[in-house]
Amino acid sequence: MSTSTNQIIKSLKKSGYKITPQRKLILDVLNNSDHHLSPANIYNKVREKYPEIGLVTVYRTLEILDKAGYICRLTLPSGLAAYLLKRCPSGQHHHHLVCQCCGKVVNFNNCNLAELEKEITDETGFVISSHTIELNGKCPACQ
Amino acid sequence: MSTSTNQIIKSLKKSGYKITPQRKLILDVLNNSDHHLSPANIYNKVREKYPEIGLVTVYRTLEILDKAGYICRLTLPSGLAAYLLKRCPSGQHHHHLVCQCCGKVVNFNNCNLAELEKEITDETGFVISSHTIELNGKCPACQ
DNA sequence: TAATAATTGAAAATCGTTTTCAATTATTAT
DNA sequence: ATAATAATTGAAAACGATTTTCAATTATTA
Ligand SMILES: [Mn+2]
Ligand SMILES: [Mn+2]
Ligand SMILES: [Zn+2]
Ligand SMILES: [Zn+2]
Repeated sequence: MSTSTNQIIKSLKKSGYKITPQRKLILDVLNNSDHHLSPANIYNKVREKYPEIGLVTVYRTLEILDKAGYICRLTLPSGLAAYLLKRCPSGQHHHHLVCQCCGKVVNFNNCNLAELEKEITDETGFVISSHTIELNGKCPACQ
Repeated sequence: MSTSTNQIIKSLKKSGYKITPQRKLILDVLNNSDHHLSPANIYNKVREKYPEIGLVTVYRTLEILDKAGYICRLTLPSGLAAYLLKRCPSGQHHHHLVCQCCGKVVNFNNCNLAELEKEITDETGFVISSHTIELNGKCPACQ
């Protein structure tokens, strides 16, 4: 179990959650991936080491991790969910650069939308409270 | 039936689709809304004038309109689909400014991400082929 | 008007996700 | 260590949006 996984486990315990092998393994799978993973992907990975796990436990754990802010939930264009461990300093927001070919995800946080948001507010009268950006492309390995 | 609806209907006919009252009514509903609408929303609106319509016809028509480029499909954070008639010059891409309160959607197209994309390409080696932005906020009426 | 091929709507199927519930397990207090 | 507890688990059923199937209907064309 990696340091990163361990730290999150400790924080969860402080928040009153029990430490179970299922939760540790789910976190490990997330930690060992630089791709976004669907609940089913995670389920299958965990089953390699812990065949008794139920898919429903994966869903429940992901919900906890998401609410606690340790993972990002993406909604793919198909409408399916996918998750990714957050790896940027907490408090900072970030966005995703996604390889259309292999699914690799890289975070970035220099989004600099302040200027655009001001323009839009001036034009439309909307008060803007948040934004999402997603850049789609091909990673070096896939080019 | 509005001009806008009529034009799209004509284009569809040229592409080999039949003109049916269901398709006309679905287009009218889209044309009369400045909010994104779910398939069920559209179904209910159309039923007011044409109670025999089936929800499945709404899904099928939306798929045609989406593929033909007349409407935008949003995937809401919940994973549900919502649709909106495109109102910007074709060929231009655009993005959405969404009121979190009432759902009103306004398009904008001055997204100016070229600089950011260049930075990211330099940093990561990704070749960027497209992007999405969504600005969330409150419209003047909802503030 | 007749022939045709596309379109329609009801019903069933699909599929990701959520709920229910009884059994199990991690934690805490003894 | 043991017992008491409350949380967690997994199987199964339920759910809800979307898709598929198929026979009947309709718009179009000849
Ligand atoms: Mn992220
Ligand atoms: Mn749009
Ligand atoms: Zn790639
Ligand atoms: Zn509003």
